[in-house]
Amino acid sequence: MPKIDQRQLNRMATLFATLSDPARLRILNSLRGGPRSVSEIHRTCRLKQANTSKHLRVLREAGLVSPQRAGTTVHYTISEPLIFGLCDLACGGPKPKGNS
Amino acid sequence: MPKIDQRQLNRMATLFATLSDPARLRILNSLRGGPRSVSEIHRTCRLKQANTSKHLRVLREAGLVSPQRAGTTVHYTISEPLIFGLCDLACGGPKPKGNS
DNA sequence: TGGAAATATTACCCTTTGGTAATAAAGTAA
DNA sequence: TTACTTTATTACCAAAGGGTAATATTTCCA
Repeated sequence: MPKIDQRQLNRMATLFATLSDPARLRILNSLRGGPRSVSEIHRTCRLKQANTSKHLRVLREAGLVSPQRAGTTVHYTISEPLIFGLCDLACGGPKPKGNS
Repeated sequence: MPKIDQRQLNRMATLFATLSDPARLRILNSLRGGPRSVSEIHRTCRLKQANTSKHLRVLREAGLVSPQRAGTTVHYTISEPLIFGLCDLACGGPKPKGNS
């Protein structure tokens, strides 16, 4: 049982909070195939443009994705491969309550 | 890139949301050493009793811990070992934004 | 310049969530 | 039963978070 300080716990909680929204998970999943522009994301993920931008900001500030401008468009890339491991693990997670 | 349906995404988001609170992470960490009673948890984690009970309920309904009565006391155990992997992975995660 | 396209931000509403005190419920023993 | 201990629930408040429309910003090109 490793000893964990409060700051580390807060960082972990923030990371999990960033991943706790279905829309953001969809965005991350769509980035698995490589960089995507904001409008590509907003179309394929069926999110409003403003909403997409807000979620991308959350992901960016958490250090999970990074933007790259090309003219007026911005391409986002996953900058923290760790996420794949987390999501793959979580895929095998528990079903919430009262399973057969 | 595995195909993921919406229900799976929601389950993942719920799991991450359950792990997105520092108090709950502290509780889970305190359970790494084995089952603990509610009052043990509430003392070692420095949480109010009612608050402890509420967090334990969230963890329980997410399927991460399970209770076991022994008289008036209730011992909680981690029922989803997967969590250890998730937390250990998250420990190596990114620092939120603007690090040295 | 002006205008168009892509992205970001703001203001607003509404829902959810965490913390707390007070109270209830469950179990045990006298 | 009554008293006591442990845990769960409730009601309340304040803060945070997501969705949206409107607006601002950035960039490029005619």
